[in-house]
Formats: sequence, structure tokens, C-alpha cells
Amino acid sequence: MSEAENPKRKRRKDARPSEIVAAALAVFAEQGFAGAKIEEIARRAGVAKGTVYLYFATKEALFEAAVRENISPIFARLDSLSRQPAASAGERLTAVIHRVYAELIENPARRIIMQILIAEGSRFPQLTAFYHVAVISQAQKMLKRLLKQGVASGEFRQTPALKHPEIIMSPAMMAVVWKMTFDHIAPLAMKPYLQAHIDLVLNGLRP
Amino acid sequence: MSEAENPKRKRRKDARPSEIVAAALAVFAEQGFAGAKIEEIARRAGVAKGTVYLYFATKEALFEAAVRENISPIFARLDSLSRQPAASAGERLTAVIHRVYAELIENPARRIIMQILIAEGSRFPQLTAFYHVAVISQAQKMLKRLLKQGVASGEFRQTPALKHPEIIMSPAMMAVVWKMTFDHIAPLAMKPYLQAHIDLVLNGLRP
DNA sequence: TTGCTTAATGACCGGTCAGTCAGTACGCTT
DNA sequence: AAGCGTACTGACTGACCGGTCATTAAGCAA
Repeated sequence: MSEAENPKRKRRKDARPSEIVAAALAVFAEQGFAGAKIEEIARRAGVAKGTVYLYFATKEALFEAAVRENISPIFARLDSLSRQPAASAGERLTAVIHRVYAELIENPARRIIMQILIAEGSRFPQLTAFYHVAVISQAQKMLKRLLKQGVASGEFRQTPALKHPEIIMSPAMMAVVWKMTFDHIAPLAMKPYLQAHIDLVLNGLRP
Repeated sequence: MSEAENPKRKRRKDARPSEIVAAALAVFAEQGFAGAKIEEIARRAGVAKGTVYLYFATKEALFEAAVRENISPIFARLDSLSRQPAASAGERLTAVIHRVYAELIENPARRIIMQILIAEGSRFPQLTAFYHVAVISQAQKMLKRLLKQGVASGEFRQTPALKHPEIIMSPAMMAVVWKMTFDHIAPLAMKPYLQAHIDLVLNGLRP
């Protein structure tokens, strides 16, 4: 057992940040922001508490990094779905909604990141501002474009939802909130719920 | 200045609990659950910290009392609106939705109680269970009844939303979440949003 | 092998706050 | 007026935890 083969400390400046973020995501997901302990995050990342502070100035900065790495990339994939040229507007909207459920609701870690954003977002105006620019307003633009194309082709009617496309997605938000609040009492059956969502939206938009 | 006229301490066993709950509601609404300090609640109620613990065993018990007194009574009023015999199902549904916005979203204290329930509800399974029984499942029953009447009269079509009436209300939930998360970046114009909600729902239900 | 830079450590600090309890005084009873 | 039960007080305790920094050792260079 030479020390060189199995040293107690290892110097891996490049690998640490992503390992710490991964551990942080897990702990934030389980404990929420306030409940997450830096020491627990450090333990799971296999480093000491002080090491976390070599790479992230504060607990908030660490949370912000966890959100950036996990939630932001989702939008790009949604956007490409909304642009499938062969499909009708209704088909593309259906595909986007399906994807939102798969990516955000049925992935526990991401769902809980959403939950933390919802729950504690008001304490992180910087983070919510970033999130709004990077995800929400992009998603709104995408939905508006999709709705306008549907109106132009006669698939959808002219509707006030064009000004508030987030309403189209609100049942998904409701599902996130339900899962985190009432699921232990009244579990939400995802497939029929998703069907009801799509049914209401497509019929609500039909001329 | 006799002591009898202006004593420093007063013994008012009956009045204390409701005064403490009122103070607690205000502080919880302003600071959230974790941020609320018992000492601050006591100060506003005009008592010492120890007095709070004479009437409520823990901070959680106090929060639970605040929620019970404020949120539960709302449902009764919604229910009576849904039973106006002269109105059509669509008119009654419209009235219920309007009332939800007025009672839950445009009343800041209630909205923030909702926010705390959403944010920290998973840490209070007892409270969310009570809330589910007292409010959510009642509201679901009411909506189901309303929808069925609409289907029977031919106003609404047979739709999977009958099984998931919460979808009908999900834009209101979205509004609560939006207000608490993004309102400082992109304020939500309530009236057109409410119009868009009603428009989508009524058209989504139309045969 | 020696020396040096710096990644990594973890004991410690300072501040916070829920909850306690020994003591105080209100106001009723006699 | 005196005695008494108890509503009320607030200083205190103990636990917690974010963030710091003097110390240690990895591992490269000479």
C-alpha cells in the first residue's frame, strides 16, 4: 500500500467542480435549498467542506450552477421539436407537451429543481432572472410562433391565449405542484392526465 | 397611573390564540415559514416569546392554525357560486374562476399562504393531508358536478377533463407561481390573463 | 532528493433561533 | 388584606450551520 497508489488527498482541480455540482443537485433535490447542508454535499462529492468553497463562493452560487447545468439545456430540444416541418401545428404542439412531461415531470431530479425554483425562487432574484431569460421567455416565443402558424393555416382560431402562451402549459406546472404536494395522498396518474391536458388545449384552440 | 389601569401584563387567556394566529399569518406571509421568527410573531401579537408556546406547541402547529383559519373558509363560498340555479353551467364555471382569482390570487396574504403550502408543503404531510380533504377534493367534486351538469345539458362535450377537473383550474395555479417567481421581471397582467384562461377553458369544453 | 506551489483539509468561529423554565405579577377568592 | 393559582415573561440553552483559515501534503520541477 504505497501512498502514491492510494493517497488520502488527490489534486484534481479540473474534475472537482462538476463532481461537486452533481452531488449538490442530489442533495438539493432531496432536502430543498435551506435543508441542504454544504457538509453533506462535500461528503457525497468525496471532498472536505472547505473544498466546496474553493470552487463556489456561496451556497447560492452552487445552487445556481446546479440549475444552469440541468434545466437550461432542456429548451433547445423543445425548440427543435416545435420546428419539425412535416408535422401540423397541432402535432408539433402535442409533441412539445409530451416532451415537457417526459423531461420535467417524470425526471425526479429536474422536477425537484423546478420545485425549489418555485418554492425558494423569490429569494434568488438573480437566478430567476437568468432562468426567465434562458428558458421561460424562449419557451413563450416558441409557443407563440407555433400558435401563429396554426392560426395562419386555419388549424387554430384567433384566441387570447396567443398573448399568454404559458396558459397552454399550465397543466404541466400544476402536475409539478401536485406531485410535490399531494402525490402521497392522491397520486396523479400521469398518462390520463396528460391526455386530458392535450385534449383540452387542442379543443380550446380549434376554430 | 395606578397599576390596575395600566398593568404591564394582562391575563387574557381567551383572546391570545387568535391574536397570535393573526400576527403569525402576517409574518409567515412576509417571511415564509423558515424566515418567520417566533419572537417577531410574539412582538406583533403584543406578548412575549414564551406566551406563544403556552398556546402552540411548535412553530409548525402555529403555521397549521394560520392556514386552517385563512384558506379553508374559501371553499364554502365557491361551492355556493357553483349552485346558482338560474345560471348556465358555463356562467357558473366563469363565476367560480373569477372568484378563485379574486380570493386566492389578488389577496396577497392568501396568495403567499398558497406559496408557502406549495413551497414547504412536502415538509408538512399532516397539513397537506388536511388541506387536501378540506379544500382540494371538495373543489374537485364541485367542478366534476358542474362539468357533468354541463354535459347533461349539452353545453359541454364529454371530455377526459371530467376525470381531472383540476386541469380546468391550472392556469390559476400558474398565476400564483408566476406572481411569486417572475412578477418582478415580467409582471402578469391579471385581467387579460384571466380572460385567456376562461376563453381556453370554455372553448375547450364546448362540444 | 529537495524544495516549492497550491489543492485540499477540517477544526473552529460567529451568528441565528426554536424551544425551556425559574421567576414574576395579575386578579380572583375568601 | 392576605393568600393563591396560573397567565405571562424573557434570559438562557443547546443545536445547527455557513463560511474561514492555519495547516498539511500532493506532485511537479530542478
